[in-house]
Parts: sequence; structure tokens; C-alpha cells
Amino acid sequence: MSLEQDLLAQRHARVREIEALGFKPYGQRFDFTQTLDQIVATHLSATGEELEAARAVSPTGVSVKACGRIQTVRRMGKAGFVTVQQGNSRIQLYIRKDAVAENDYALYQILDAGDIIGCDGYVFRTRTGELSIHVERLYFLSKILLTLPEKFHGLEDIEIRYRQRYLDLIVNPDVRQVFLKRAKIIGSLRRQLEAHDFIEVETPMMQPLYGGAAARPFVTHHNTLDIDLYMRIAPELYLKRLTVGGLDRVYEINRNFRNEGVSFKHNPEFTMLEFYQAYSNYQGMIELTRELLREAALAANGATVCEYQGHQLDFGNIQTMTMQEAVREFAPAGTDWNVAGHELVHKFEQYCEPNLIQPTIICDHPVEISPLAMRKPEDPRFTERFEMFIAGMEVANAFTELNDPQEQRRRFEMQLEAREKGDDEAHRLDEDYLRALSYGMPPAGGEGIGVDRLTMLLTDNRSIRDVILFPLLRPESDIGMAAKLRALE
RNA sequence: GGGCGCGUAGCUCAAUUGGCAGAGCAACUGACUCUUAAUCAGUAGGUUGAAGGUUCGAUUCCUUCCGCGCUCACCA
Repeated sequence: MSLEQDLLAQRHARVREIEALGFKPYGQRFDFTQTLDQIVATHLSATGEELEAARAVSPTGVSVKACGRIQTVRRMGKAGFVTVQQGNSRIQLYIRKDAVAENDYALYQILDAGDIIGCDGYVFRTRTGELSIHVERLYFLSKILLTLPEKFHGLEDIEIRYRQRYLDLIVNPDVRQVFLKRAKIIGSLRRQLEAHDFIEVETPMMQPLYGGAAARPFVTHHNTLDIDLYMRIAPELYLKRLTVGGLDRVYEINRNFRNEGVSFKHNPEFTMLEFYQAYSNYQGMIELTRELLREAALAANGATVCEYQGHQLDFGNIQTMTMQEAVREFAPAGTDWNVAGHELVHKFEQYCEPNLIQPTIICDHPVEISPLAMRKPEDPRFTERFEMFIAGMEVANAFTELNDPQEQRRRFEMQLEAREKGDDEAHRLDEDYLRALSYGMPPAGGEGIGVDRLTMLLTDNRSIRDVILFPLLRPESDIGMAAKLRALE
């Protein structure tokens, strides 16, 4: 028998012991009166004397019913300390033989780190001043069968951290904070857009034709209809159909799927915010972007400035320059910046992109790479488009939407030519989209913001996998948990 | 897909030129009624990612495979 199975068998035997003591190892509702966060916040500054005095005045004044997962157990003869964690807080429980029922003490003696327990007790401070709960009654809520990683070093194996994120979250408190911040960022984006009268909509993830970006799609199949469907690479064309329908301000925060390489800034499924505002244009999007990012930074960090991989990023002061200006500034002296088309894009990617550390809006992209954006009236080689770069990453992409169906048809045909020349990521021609435009789409500005990348920047994580709860990995070979559990029966 | 690197006990890590696979934590037994990385005494725990090869002998060298990381390409 392997060690792992030996441990599992030990723990399983403990389940029977817990039952023999009259506790249920699983499945009990527990109506705690305070969370550990509340207990810690309430008594943060109370001294031991104050807590003792409060208890003398009213025994219920400092009494609590609380619960959490055991982090460490320190047993000493006829008493001991058990540190439990719940939410963002941990607190130690003090259990002594003469203060609890016999069964409760017997239970305490067989607790393992990782068990989930509850207690009744009162709040006090130990001799060393640590806020603690003096336990008067114990409850058993859930049994751990496996063993937690080491308490001091935590879990560092990056593969296990991604594969078993639940374990990562249990033992690495910083990871929890990253995902709390992520939720705050998304909440802030929603609040800002709602405040501007945008409504949240959901458009198809499975599409008969994919579009709105240049990328290879995932293909799936619907059995009953017997058709292939594509996982969307962007929601853009559906959201713009909604502006045709009179939903003037729409947004969607959801997953896009792109069948491309995986890297520190690419995950096959990623979260995109897209929004469209009728009667606006790309200048309007620049103004809105400044506001959204400023507020997101404040929501995440309480400041518009944050540190990212050693750089101070200022989300409250976003500069703007055209793509040509960027090449003029960053390319080696003598480089011809007064170019257009793919040549300009190439020079931009080569010389500028990695150097755009501070949040920077780059505008006026060549028409060749912008099939859905309106041309600039004063120079039709370029479009009313911008992308925002931060720390060398593209974080946002926006433009004045092309709403002329004739021009859109010609752009699609340009894309078809590119496809025939071997560009298998060129846009498809979407007849229904052209039909929608032919009913008249209001002038509009639209934008997409990469939520994962924004979260990376605001949480100082260099890998997109550290801001996605379950990043895509190759499936594990045999884990055999079912067989191991069956062996315990 | 290419290049480079990594994979040792449940976890974090050692192992000298190729020479008996080790430690701490976790686990188990015992002591201890204010500890906090509790302490102290003892016990047990290994297909060194997998398969093959070279060798008297392989964690160590070679080949293939698996997984992960970094990087390049791709990702307008």
C-alpha cells in the first residue's frame, strides 16, 4: 500500500471515530452568528482587559458561534490551539479539557489540519495578546481525507496550483486576493457602464459564422441540426446588430475562444468586455476608456497608480498618439514613419509595441487591418480606430463602427482576397450582418477590453494563468481517486 | 510546432566525478493546560515522471515518450 493510500485509510478510519463520538462527518448546516472577518474586525483594537470586562458585564457580549477550515493544530497535553480560516481572516481557537464536554474534547484530539469545524465560545486575548476564541462547544462540519500541503512553504508547484486551484486557494492567501480583485474590477466595469445607461446583453457563443476579429476558431457540431458551429472569437457582429435594433448602448462581459497558441498573455478562452454606443465615435470611446480604467484601478487598488513588474503604471493619465507618431518616436533614427498599410503595422509591432509600458492609446490604424472600422474622412488610408497598450500588451481595441453596408461589403471582399492569398484568419463574409447594416445602423463607437490582461496589470501578475481560475492545461493522466476511495469501502 | 530548462516521500527541498536515496513539515506512538513555523522523544513513509539503453553499479550519462515552465513562431 502506498503512503498516500495509507494516509487516506487513516483518515477514513477517523471518519468512523468521529461518527462514534456522535458527530456527523459531513453535511450539517451551521448557522454561525459571525464570520471570522466580522469577529476580527469587531475586536481588532479591544484589549484583553476590555474583552474580559465586557464578558463580566454580559456573558453574551463577546460570545460567538463561528466556523472555518483548520490551518494548524497545536496540541499540548490537556489543552491546545487550533487555527481556523474563513474568508480573509484566521483566528485561533483555544480548547481546554476542563472547558468543554468530554465528547468535544475527544473530537478535538482527532482533528486534522484541513477539517472544517464550528464552535461556540467567547472572544478573548491570550497572554501574548492574540485575539482568540475560548471554545465552549465544538461542531464537526466536514472531514479532510487527503493531506494539505506544508503549512510554511505552502503550495509552490505551479502545475498543481493550476490543476487544483481549490488547493491553491486554501493554502495561498495571496491567490485569493487576486481573484477578489478580479471580481472588483469586473464589478467596477459593470457599474460604470450601467451608470452610462448601457445594458448588459448575451449574444451567441456558438455561431454558424465567426467574425469580429482575426483568429482561428474552435469548431463544434450540433447533432440534431447536423451543422458545424464555431465557438465565437468575438461578439462584435451580434452586438452591432443590436444597435441596428435600437439597443443603443449595449455591453457584454463574457468568454471568447481562439484556437491559437498559449502564452503568458494568451489563453484559448479569455474574458472580453465589449460595448457599443450609438451616436458616438472613437473619440467618445477614448473618453469612456479613460474613465473605465481609472475607476477599475481605484476599485482594485484604491489608487490610479499601481506597480506592475517593477514599473509604476498610471491609469489616471493615459496618453494618446497615432500609429505613425509612435513609429516616429520609437523606431531608430532614419526610419521612414510616413507610411501606411501593412508596412506601418509591421514597423509599429517591431519598434513600438514592447516599449509601450505606460497606458497609451495608439490611434489611426491602416484600413487593411481594420475591416470593421470607419475610414478617416481626411485620409482614407487610415481608420478611426485605436488600441490601448499597457506594459507591451494590447488591452483594448476600439473604433468608429463602419455602418455603411456598401463599404462593409467591399471590406469583406478585401478580406476574402486576403484569405485566398493564404491568410486563413481573414474575415468571413457575413451576409446577415450586411443585411442588418442595410436596415440602417446608427453611427456608433465600439470597443473591446481584455479583462484578463487588465486584471494581470492591476494585480501585478505576469502570467494570464494567474488571473484565470482554471487555465487550460493538458488533461492529467490517471489520477485514480475513484479507485482509491472505492478501496476504502 | 522549434529551442532551452525542470520532474526525487503527501508538501518544500538535498544527494560531491556514476558508488548505501536524505532532511524539515505533514502522518503515526508517547510527554506537555497560553501555543502560534509550538517544543521534546521515538516510528513509519520511495517504481527518483514512464519505457528502454550504456555500465560491475544510474537520481546522476544516452535515446524515446509524458507533463510543466521559459522562449521563439503564431496570436491583424
